Amino acid sequence: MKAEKLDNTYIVDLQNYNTFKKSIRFILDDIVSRLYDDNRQLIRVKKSPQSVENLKRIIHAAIAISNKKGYAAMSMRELSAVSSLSIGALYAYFPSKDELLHIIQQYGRSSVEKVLSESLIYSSTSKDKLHNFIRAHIFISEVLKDWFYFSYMETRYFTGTEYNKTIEGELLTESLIKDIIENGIEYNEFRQGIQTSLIASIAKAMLQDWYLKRWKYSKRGVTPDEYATECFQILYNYIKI
Amino acid sequence: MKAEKLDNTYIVDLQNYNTFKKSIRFILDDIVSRLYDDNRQLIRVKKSPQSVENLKRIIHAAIAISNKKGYAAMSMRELSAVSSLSIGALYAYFPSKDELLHIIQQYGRSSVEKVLSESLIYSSTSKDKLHNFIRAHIFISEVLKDWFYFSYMETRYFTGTEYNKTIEGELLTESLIKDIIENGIEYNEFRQGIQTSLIASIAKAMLQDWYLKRWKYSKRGVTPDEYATECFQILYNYIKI
DNA sequence: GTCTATACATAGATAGAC
DNA sequence: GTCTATCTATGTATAGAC
Repeated sequence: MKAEKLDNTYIVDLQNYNTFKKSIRFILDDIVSRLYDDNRQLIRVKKSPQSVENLKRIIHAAIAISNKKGYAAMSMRELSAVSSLSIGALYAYFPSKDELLHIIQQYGRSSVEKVLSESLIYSSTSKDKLHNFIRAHIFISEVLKDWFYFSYMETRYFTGTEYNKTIEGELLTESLIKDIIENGIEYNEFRQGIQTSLIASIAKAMLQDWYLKRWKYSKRGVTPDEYATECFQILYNYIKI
Repeated sequence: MKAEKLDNTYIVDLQNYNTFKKSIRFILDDIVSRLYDDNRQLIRVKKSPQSVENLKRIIHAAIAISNKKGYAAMSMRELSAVSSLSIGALYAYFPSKDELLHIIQQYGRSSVEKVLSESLIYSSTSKDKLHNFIRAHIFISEVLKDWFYFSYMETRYFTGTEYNKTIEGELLTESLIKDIIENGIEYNEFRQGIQTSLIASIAKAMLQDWYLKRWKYSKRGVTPDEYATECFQILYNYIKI
């Protein structure tokens, strides 16, 4: 199954990581373009292929620098150097460093929402649903590993709405896993007596370790497909009848 | 078993979290005192009950502030206010902000080493060893939750030796778990065909979630004993014969 | 041993030339 | 639309009084 346009929206392919990676590229470009539209009242430069490209470069440069030294410690001088735009030009794409953060978070959140919600649609059994959801999470966090790491590490500095939205996202992922397991119990696919909250929480910890310790898994040559399967097996082994 | 003095060194009690908490208090005081001695060439104030107490207050204040806004963003003015010592006085306890970081890391590392190494001594079977190790880790990370969180979140900003030591500590914990499992396989206590590296890695992710998501488990009323048992059960269920 | 006042560097953001 | 030069605030660290 290749990425195909359906009802004016792309669908993601979860067969294996390579097919996923191909199917997601168009979706991500689409998301940056929409990001530009959603923030047109903040961006002084008018939309063009060039300026959308610039915004993308700014976002990725900001994430890369922040992952080394933290967002607070990233100076505009450095962002200017890495993104190849002057400080003055940068401020034409966002009004303040705080607003740039919002744009970065919107970019990641939209992408993740899209993939995770689609992962739940096409499975029939709870076993499949769980496996697909785990795969979807590992795969999108592999493609967007820099953003996932960024968001995880910077959340504690966020304030107000931005903080709440990130925590909401965290808890949503967890409750989606919990729902899959509770549905499975209800339909006699999984055993009784499971502490569903705790298992969902631990499942999420496994998913997060993938992008938090990227260097480790990369060094050991573990593939996204292997890691997803192993996580699924450990969990399934514990909850199966 | 209460904390008792043996060969001039305390031993830790892993029966349950409450007994552990009592047995660890003296050990931690001991460690701060030794920390003072080990850094006497950096500390201009001469050792006294008062100055050791001040050092302890500085360390805990620095960790508390950093956990809210990050170590880099913590100003000396703020550390001065929270620790109730003037900026000038602070610099009598450490020569620079960088050196203070080393002192904080030494404090945590010594404590963790002490507890984890002792946890391995008094068990006979691999099953017990695994359960004891998990308990030890959850218990010490509960007592020192602020330091664990601090160390985890700040590691990426560390440089040189400090960075290497922290990563070494990470990998040591993981390889201790791996060793326990591999020993269990060798003595036919656990089944064949386990990917020991991956399981050890996932086990560690579970242990870390306890202090990384402290607010969540606290809000849900999960006790350290419960969490330790659940982690052990999930793992044991997967590796048992 | 601890204090206050200050030196010096670097941050985010803006003004005005082109 | 993008540049360079500069304003103002805040950071770490130190000097010298007590």
